[in-house]
Amino acid sequence: MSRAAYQVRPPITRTPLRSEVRRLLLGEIVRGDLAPSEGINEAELSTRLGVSRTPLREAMLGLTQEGFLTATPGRGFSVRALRRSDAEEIYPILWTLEGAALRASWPLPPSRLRQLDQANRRLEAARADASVALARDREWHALLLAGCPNRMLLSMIENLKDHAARYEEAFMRNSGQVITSVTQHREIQAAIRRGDLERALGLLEKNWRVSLDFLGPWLEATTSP
Amino acid sequence: MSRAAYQVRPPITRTPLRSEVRRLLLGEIVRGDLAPSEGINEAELSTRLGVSRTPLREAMLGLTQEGFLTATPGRGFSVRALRRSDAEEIYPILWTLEGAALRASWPLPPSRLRQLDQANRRLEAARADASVALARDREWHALLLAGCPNRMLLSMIENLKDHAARYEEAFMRNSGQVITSVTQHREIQAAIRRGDLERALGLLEKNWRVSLDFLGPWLEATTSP
DNA sequence: TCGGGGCATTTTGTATACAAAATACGAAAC
DNA sequence: GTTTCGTATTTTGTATACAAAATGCCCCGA
Repeated sequence: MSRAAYQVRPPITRTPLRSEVRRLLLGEIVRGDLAPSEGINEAELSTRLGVSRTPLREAMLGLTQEGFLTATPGRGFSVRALRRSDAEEIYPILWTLEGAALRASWPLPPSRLRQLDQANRRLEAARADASVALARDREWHALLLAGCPNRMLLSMIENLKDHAARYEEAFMRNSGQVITSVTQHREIQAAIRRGDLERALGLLEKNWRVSLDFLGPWLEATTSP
Repeated sequence: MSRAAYQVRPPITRTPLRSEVRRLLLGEIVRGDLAPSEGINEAELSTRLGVSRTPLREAMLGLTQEGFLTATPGRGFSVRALRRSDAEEIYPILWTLEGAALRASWPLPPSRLRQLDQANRRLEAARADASVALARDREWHALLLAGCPNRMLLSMIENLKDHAARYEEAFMRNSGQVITSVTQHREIQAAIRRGDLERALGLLEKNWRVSLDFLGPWLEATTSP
């Protein structure tokens, strides 16, 4: 048989344990199930997850590199605390990169505008449940950048959005408030429809800045720096 | 003794093996000593480095996450090939983020301008040796962003510069050409001195774009996509 | 009552062990 | 001569073992 037929795609997907563990842990961190309280006990967590310490540590080292955990030599890992100073670093990077990605996606095809509008309606419908709303909001943003050819840029943005999601999830859970972006999304869509990239970029930045403006005072009040 | 006295700083720095291994490997990758040819043999490399496979794998997983290595499940690690398509993703992110960092450092203190000028003279003096020139160039850029308060942004930029350094190191070694930025740095300094941020940002982007314009055709000629 | 020092225990960081999958190799079939 | 199948070997992914460091605890002394 010709070699090319095999090169198409590895038929079965072998998923390393570390990836699964990573997914689980990141979910727990973002949802706040794994709190920044005390240090993580590796033996305990590994038995809870049903794996050995090796893939667990691999996953945690990865999450440390991405800033979700902190590692102190000799003292192990702990969930990174939510800090106003960190949020004030994350969000500007996020709007800068998302702006760059939108620029790289320009001009958006008309079909994309229809998809965005649909996604925004789904977001509007989900306003009641904060977690669902967050997921829908994220879908809208993903759609916005769907045409961006820069894969590395997109993956960096996804990572930053995981951070943002952690902050917003905690804020909504803790304060009961829901940050809603439906109107802002509409404005952004309108700017895109008019072909006004610069205006869309400004509104996009503003959209993130609103979230940060909610977070700042709340973080100031509840946590350390 | 009061607890506060200890909290100042852990007096001795405990460095995990994985960090040391990471440093060594990254150096070898950037300098091209570890080529993208074939897969990496863990047992072999671990004995060469004098550590066990555990910290070696930890280091390699980290470098994989950063994009310096690729990991294929069941088949281990290999140095990521130099690709034009990758360079065309990396550089735009780099100039976008460095621009954002410069904006966040604005306005630069007059002392910074003097330091930049000195650094640029050191770069000019080192034009002969490509590797030294690259290091000096990097020092100039680091100085440019020295006032940026966004630590996460700076660390992302450093990571991207490691990637850029790998590409430029390979280009210079392979083609014999040296990409020189002395004149462009002077122009950027002049714009800063005039207080013209937007002009400085444009020149900064152009500075990186020149490197990419050297790399593109060379990568097209020598490697795969 | 509070603080300090020494010992027991826990926990981490690294090394090693082991099973399963991937690769290499060779013989047999065509 | 080429290809295909089966087996031996290597290599990876994960589990476990072990040493050193960190933590907790208890007793003692002030």
